[in-house]
Amino acid sequence: MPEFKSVNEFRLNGGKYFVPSVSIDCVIFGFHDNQLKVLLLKVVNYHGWGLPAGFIYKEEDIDAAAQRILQERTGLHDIFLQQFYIFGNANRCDNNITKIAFDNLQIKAKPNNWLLQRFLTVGYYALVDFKTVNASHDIFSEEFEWHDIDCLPTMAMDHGQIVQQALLTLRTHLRYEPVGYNLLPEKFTMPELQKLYETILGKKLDRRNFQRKMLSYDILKRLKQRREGVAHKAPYLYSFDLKKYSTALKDGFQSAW
Amino acid sequence: MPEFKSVNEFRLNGGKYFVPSVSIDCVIFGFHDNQLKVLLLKVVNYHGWGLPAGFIYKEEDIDAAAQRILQERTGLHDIFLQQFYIFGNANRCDNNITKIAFDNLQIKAKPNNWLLQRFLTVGYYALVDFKTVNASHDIFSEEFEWHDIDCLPTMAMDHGQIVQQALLTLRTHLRYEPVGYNLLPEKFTMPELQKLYETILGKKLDRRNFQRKMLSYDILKRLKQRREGVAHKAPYLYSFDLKKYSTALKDGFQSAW
DNA sequence: TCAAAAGTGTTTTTTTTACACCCATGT
DNA sequence: ACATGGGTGTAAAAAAAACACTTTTGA
Repeated sequence: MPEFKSVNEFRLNGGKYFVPSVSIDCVIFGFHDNQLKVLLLKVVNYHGWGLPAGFIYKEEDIDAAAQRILQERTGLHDIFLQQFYIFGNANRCDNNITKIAFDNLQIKAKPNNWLLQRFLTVGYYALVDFKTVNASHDIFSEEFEWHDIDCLPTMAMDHGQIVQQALLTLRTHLRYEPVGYNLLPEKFTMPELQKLYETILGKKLDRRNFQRKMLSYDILKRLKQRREGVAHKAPYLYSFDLKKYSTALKDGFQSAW
Repeated sequence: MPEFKSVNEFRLNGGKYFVPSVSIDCVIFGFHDNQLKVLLLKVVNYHGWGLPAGFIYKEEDIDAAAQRILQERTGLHDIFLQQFYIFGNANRCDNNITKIAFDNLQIKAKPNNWLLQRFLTVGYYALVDFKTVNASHDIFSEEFEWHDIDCLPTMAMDHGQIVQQALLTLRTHLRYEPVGYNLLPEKFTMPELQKLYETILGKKLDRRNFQRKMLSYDILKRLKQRREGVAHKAPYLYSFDLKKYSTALKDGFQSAW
């Protein structure tokens, strides 16, 4: 895999290594302080926020490319990652990041520069444990930051729309398959799990019914331990029964909320 | 839009008009004789069956490209069409149709020929009224044919897998949104609608419960007419209340089977 | 001692499932 | 007249929704 010394070298000469005209955009969800968050980055020589993105090597499976891009950005391996949509409007790249960066830097790139073409982008969403992410700068980005899902900054191109679509997809998946293993630390309480569901769905749920339904899925283990040092009554800790969780993920379950 | 005189001219020179490395594959579902069917084509200079496919013009939205491709193939406008997955394994084009055709015809194309590259393909599924389709030959295909969903011929590349994925998607959508308007003629009977559901789901449903649930969605109008000239008791004809149908399609509905 | 969060169980309502009888039609 | 498919309703079971009291703990 080639190494690039600078973002501009990449922008000028990266084209020969990648599948042309297709990018990957990652919506990385994390959960912290009872809030669903998205990892955004500030792009160099550009004024706004964007999604962590990348390209597909010519001999690389797209799922592998998405995993690689995620790993480069978060340091995590084996992330839960799912393709959810391909965005392919003709005009989505009219104000693309590279074009604006070139303008800002007064670089005159050839019009056939690979990054100045119209791109389709494959949207992937990732679920990660907020605390174990070690978001790292790379040559493309100045700054990484978690943003609350319902308080996003203005974003580049159609990235705002991509986040919304990812959230909709996640919300749908929540109904038919287990979610949580990838977003929560190993041990968590039932109220914490509920808060996760509530922020994804964007609505309050009944505490008792939630617990009953969650337990009926038979993917949780209640531990002997309770969460200590908290105000009020100490809640039990749970963890996922990974085997049953995987089965449920594969087979799905029927439900409504 | 350019016109090509022959498939080989297209294969050799078509590249400059299209987004490189991305194709569109269409899984066209129809319903006839109580069977769910898929429209397949036999490709010229190739030994097997494939999905109707096409490419995206450089200035064209992908959804528009899919609509155009469908229209070229079926003669139908405003088809129900939905993107469902992007297939991007690196090796999916190892035995691609063009390569084999070139070999068969002993054409020596340049290795950088646009069609000999690795392609990603965007899968769309379409629901069409079997009877109004007028599948037309074009320069790429020798023969169009409807195939029963559970009796498909050996297919090119990963097209078999693409059909299965489309079917799975349709099966899922069936649970959460109305299906039928696009697959059935304007007037149809409840047993016909049920047969459609049964073939998509691949299982028998209870007649009485099916009717109750279907009516509860409040998207059907029962007509005064009955189907005439059939053996046994004449069933009522129904048609969809298009306004309510559209609303339901947008909002979805919750359900299980 | 009290406010705030957590644990638990019961009742009501809704949805789903299972199931049976009568009706119309062509053979 | 009868076999076949179509129309309809009801009772039982399961799932979801609504709801209240008790326990624990730190402030």
